[in-house]
Amino acid sequence: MNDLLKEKGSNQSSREILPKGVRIEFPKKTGFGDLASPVAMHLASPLKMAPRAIAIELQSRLSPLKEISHIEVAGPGYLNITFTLEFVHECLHKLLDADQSPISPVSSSKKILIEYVSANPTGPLHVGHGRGAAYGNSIARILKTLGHDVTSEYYINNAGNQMDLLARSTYLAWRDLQGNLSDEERAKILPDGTSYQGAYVTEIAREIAENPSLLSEEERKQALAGMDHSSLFLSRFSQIAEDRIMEGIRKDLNRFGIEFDRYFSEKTLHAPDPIEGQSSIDKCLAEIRDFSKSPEASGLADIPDLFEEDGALWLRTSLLGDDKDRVLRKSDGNLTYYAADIAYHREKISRGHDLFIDVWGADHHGYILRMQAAMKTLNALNKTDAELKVALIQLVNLLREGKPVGMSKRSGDFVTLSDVLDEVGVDATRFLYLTRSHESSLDFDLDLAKSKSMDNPVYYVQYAHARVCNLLKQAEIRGIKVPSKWNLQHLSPLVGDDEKALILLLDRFDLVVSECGSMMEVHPLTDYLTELAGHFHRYYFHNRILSPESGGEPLILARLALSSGVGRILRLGLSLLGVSAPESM
RNA sequence: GCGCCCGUAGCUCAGGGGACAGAGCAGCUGGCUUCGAACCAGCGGGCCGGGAGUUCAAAUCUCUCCGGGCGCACCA
Repeated sequence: MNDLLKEKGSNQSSREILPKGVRIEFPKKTGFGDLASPVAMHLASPLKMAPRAIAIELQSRLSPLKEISHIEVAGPGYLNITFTLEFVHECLHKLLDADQSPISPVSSSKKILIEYVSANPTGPLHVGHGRGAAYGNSIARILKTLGHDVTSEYYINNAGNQMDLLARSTYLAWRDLQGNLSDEERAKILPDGTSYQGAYVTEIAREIAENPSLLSEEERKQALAGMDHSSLFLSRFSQIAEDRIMEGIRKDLNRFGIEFDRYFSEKTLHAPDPIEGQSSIDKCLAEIRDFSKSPEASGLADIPDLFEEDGALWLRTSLLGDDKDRVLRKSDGNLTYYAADIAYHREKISRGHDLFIDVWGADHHGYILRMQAAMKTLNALNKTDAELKVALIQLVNLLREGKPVGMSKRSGDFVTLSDVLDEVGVDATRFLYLTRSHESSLDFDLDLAKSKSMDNPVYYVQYAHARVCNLLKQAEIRGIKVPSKWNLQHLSPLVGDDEKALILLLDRFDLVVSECGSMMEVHPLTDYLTELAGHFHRYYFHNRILSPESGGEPLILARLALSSGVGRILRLGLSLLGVSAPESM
């Protein structure tokens, strides 16, 4: 439908005037036609004509189209277009064709790598991670159905201080299990006194204590001897804790309907190559250094280069508007997290993607610019043109009885994703996360989600789907033969205004999904499905589908056709959200 | 102090130049002898944070002020 308008609109030799194309609206109120456009108003000034005169001109040119039953010029110059029933029936007919996807693929498919969740393996996933998980996964599903080549990945931050702290916390818990630990020894294990205190730490410690095969004889001896002697055993504790925690994270994700194509370990970036002896990060930094010095690079203006100052290694990110340049290797010789991240993106580029989508928590806001800057350098030296889009997921405010719940992982006072799934359920949790734009913070009230779960919009949508399934089942029970393939004749009894509106709403699905893809937002789809479910509930209530007052079997069949069209779109839409479409509830 | 996001119905939020500003929840009223009432019909509720500007047209764009969130390390 939009194509149709666009084609005709551009015949007005006004393509330059309307660079964004013809604006189309779906009127909210009845009486403004099926489609409305304020084009005439937009053309008024450049054409130096009165809006209404232009509208009338457009009206006369568009009305001969066979798809259009009539066009009205309304208000200051609106074009209100009404479609013919035949055209509307054709739309539905297409939607019912099982061989054809209701979603039209994008014109140019991209090779996309989406990285999301990527929670540190220092504890179970909490509600904040859940939001990023639901968002990233749905975006991935949407982009995939739009015809992109999508790979999903989880980056495991298993190197650095956080992991060291986890290892020490686990070790401390393990020592506590062995009994009488002096304060002095305690202070040696955790010099600044902070530690991870969640129950999962004690559990891991207990497992280590109870399962002799986890530690070698030598490691156990050293560990019992304490920190003074050698703390090499800490890396064992670290590894065991990471394994257990990642196992739990995978389980949670799996339960949440999420599988990654790949888990990428940060450690592998630090590990020296067995042959060359250099780690990926070292190699990447050397590459950038060489490139920065090359004559090729000196010709390029705004590519951040690598330089040394005050004994540290820097990337000149200020070239691209960053407040200051950023350190890659500290003067004490240690690498920063930034360096590892650059090496990671370097690795991603080598896999030949056009677009990277990184889904990060809102607290990484300040990190975007420097990552974009690094991408520029990496692209220049690899002669690639990969784009990085960062989706910042705003905070989830977890509430209980309307009061905020603390979520500090170290104090152990936080609610895990799996707790929420137990309480609220997978479908409701996913849907709830996706009802809001990821750019605004979300209040997640546990008691509300629990106690009012039957009022949750997800059930409203799922119930509409269950109703469709039930109708088809009932039809079968009543001996009504539902054709496996629908033709236009079947649909011709659909003449009611509500039926026409419902079909046009179904037809909009395609547009909504493609909008979600280009905007990188999921909530338009959630909204749409709620609206569609509402339309169907109303239609169902006001029309006896299997026993109409008149019209007989042809009308029954036509209405069943429409209902199964609704069912198909609901099912497809829900699957994009990762929410189930039950046949009965 | 600087940067980003946000301020719309009692609450949580859509709408991001166009026709009388929408939805869900909460509140009130009504509807099950029918293919499922997890539903439907109706009512009330708004200086779209304040002010100024751009425009034929501003909740939407610009500026400014006020209020809230987040970020600004040789941390991860």
